[in-house]
Amino acid sequence: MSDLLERLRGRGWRLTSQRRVVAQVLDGDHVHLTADEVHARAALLLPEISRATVYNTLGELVSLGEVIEVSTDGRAKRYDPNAHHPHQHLVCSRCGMIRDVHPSGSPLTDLPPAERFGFTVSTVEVTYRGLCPGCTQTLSS
Amino acid sequence: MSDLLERLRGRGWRLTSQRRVVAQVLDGDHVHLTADEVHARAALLLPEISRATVYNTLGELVSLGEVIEVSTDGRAKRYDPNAHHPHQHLVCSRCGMIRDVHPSGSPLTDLPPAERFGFTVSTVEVTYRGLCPGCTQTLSS
DNA sequence: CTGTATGCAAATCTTTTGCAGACCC
DNA sequence: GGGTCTGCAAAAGATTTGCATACAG
Repeated sequence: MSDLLERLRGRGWRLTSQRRVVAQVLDGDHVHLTADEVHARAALLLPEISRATVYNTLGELVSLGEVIEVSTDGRAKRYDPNAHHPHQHLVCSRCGMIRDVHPSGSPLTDLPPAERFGFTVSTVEVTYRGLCPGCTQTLSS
Repeated sequence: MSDLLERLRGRGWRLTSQRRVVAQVLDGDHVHLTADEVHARAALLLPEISRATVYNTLGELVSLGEVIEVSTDGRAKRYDPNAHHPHQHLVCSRCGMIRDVHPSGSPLTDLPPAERFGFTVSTVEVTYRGLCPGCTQTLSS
């Protein structure tokens, strides 16, 4: 059922009911929830789960590399469990909505060593910002 | 002296002493200050300037396209006045430090219309994340 | 058992807002 | 002079923290 849970189990992650529901809620494609949304959905399955635990768990999943954190400019961060299929994001500057995109063209060139200034680069993110269809319409009417 | 101020004047921007010091503080290359840092430096030149005014002014400069806002993951956003020379950012995941980079092979392919899902795309950002030299050392020692 | 995870509430940090008074054009 | 900009202080979010208790392994 849950790929995410499966992988976590395999990595020896200590499993509690709270962690299980967080993983369940996040599992799937094109899921981009805020911490608060994760908490709300998790609470439907496990009413007593606390926000702090949701934040802790999300932070851990991000550290483990199982979930990607997407900043949406001022608004709350969103969490994307689709960490194992490289993709980029389209972010609406007005409502924060996110869509996954997989530009067919040139895959992201790594930063040449000469340009790294001593940094240890671990990820490259490409974010396309603009207005989603709904917000484009709202603003032009 | 200040290119930024020069351009703003040319655009008919209403000029007050507060706005002047904010523009002065931001002017230059490789400047990536947080709103709070801008406030602190501005306050050295004009002690009574308020945080609210700094936020207002920064927001306006971003709207005008004279300054770029860089998200640094949880930490406070940073403001980059170098908006007229396209470049990308290297961001340290630990301390939030930012460096400008200009990858030679332009990876900046526009998103093909078929991939836009009805979005009106206005900007493309590429962010390289990792650890800066200082943090790399701290963590390995 | 033992160490880690959880819940709660309060704290922190960043940014926004409302409003009366000040000041640029 | 009129409309915009400021400062202040308080509010609003989002996320983190401290600590006693509960629970997985």
